[in-house]
Amino acid sequence: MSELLIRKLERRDLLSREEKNVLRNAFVRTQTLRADEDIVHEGDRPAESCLLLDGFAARYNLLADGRRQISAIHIAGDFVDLHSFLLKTMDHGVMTLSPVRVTFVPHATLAQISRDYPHLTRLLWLSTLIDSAIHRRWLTVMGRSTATAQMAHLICELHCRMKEIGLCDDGAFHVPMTQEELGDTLGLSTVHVNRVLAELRNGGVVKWQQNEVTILDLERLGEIGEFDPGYLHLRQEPR
Amino acid sequence: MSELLIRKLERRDLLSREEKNVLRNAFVRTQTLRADEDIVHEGDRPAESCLLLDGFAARYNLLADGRRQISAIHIAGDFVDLHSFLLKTMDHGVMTLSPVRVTFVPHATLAQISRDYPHLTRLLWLSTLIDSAIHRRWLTVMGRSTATAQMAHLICELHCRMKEIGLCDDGAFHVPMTQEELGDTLGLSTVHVNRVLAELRNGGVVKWQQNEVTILDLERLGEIGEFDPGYLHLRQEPR
DNA sequence: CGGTGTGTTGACAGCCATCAAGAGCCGTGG
DNA sequence: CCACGGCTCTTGATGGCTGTCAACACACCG
Repeated sequence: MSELLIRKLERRDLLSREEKNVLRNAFVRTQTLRADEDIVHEGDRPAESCLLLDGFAARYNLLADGRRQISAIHIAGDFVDLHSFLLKTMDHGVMTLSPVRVTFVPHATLAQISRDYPHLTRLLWLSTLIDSAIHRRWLTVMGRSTATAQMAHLICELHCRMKEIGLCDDGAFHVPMTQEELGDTLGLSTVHVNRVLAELRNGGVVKWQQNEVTILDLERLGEIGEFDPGYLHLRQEPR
Repeated sequence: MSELLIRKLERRDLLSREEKNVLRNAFVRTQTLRADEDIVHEGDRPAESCLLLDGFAARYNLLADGRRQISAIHIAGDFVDLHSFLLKTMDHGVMTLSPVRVTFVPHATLAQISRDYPHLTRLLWLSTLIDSAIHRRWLTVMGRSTATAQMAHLICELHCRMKEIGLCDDGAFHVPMTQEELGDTLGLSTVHVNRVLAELRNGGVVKWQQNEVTILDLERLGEIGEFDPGYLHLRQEPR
């Protein structure tokens, strides 16, 4: 159940047998949710944190006029709201983008881990730091790139992350997001997302149909999005 | 020396006498830097993390064509690159925006703290989570607001954070940033930053001259920027 | 006193938002 | 079985926010 998380942490540093067992015993319940459901609402004060086992989820904020901005996209193995353990009050909501399976770890268990397993704690901390690094990269891309480059960058990032967890089949992977949701992610209108995708499609760079993304020319896509995976910190070393 | 950091952490949760002493003894050297210097470069693998004692600093990324995006602004008391402790390799640079005083804590000391002081560790973790929350808010503002709203939001945020550390005098505070740097922060051109500031000035909302910001109409500024300080998590509670 | 950095203003262009309409797909219900 | 509505994708027309280019004012400084 928490094997995906273990695998993910171990991409950054090895875990001891004991640490793995701690993680295996930390999660208390598994739940299935449909697409477009809220996992946590803005303003909530959850008593447990949520690990995504399967499917896609997003963190988002709503503005006064009802518009939405997605600030993170999460895939299987992501600790969607580890943050709430210490932030206490949610400053954003978390919603499902597809049907998902999630499992929960009580904050009390996380507190115990932070007392008894410093190295494991550092790796959990690290996983929130990587989220943070992704935020920074998105800021850079949003602030300084055209819509096409933004889209290319997002596809490259998802490609890397899906490959990391073995959900990528030779440049093809599943992304259960509508163009509206993509627009909310990149800060673009739905219409423009459509045009940008058409451009990438017509350029023979990516195919995107039925939630199935196929990268036809990875090198070119990386150039368009100025993609450099360094910020994902995919490197195993003592932490 | 680390009193500012202590004060800042204590705005979120009380520290024990021992924890405070640990922090007081953690920092090894203090250094003065001029404006526009790099503290850490992208790609570096620092062995210590940097606490800002005085002045302004920014985290930034450079693009291929030389354009820059600032992803965070840091003020006195901020732990500018606590991240490098676990990320190891810097995925962005950190530069001074003004003359600053900084002090450093060896990563080895942080590792020790993470072994021996779980509660203090959680508070350090928390401070990186708050950075992360700020990133998310910036993403929301960048993606879904006009330039004027972005600027208003940034001013509100800086106002809150400066007030928090006692560097705000009745709505007036120091912001040693050029309009170019503001543009790099908000993803705007220098020219447009100028126009937006002129608009806010002419509207009688803020005065901004000689790096001195004065908020004339805080309520109106908050409306323009849709500002809600919740994401700064300024609340003292057990963590 | 000239050079450099910063702020200011105007003209123009372009990327992208908005509005609108239609097509394809799918589940529901008659 | 077919009609219907809802959601998503697609495409065109129009407009506006913001970038780019350019020129100038001003302060500071060597």
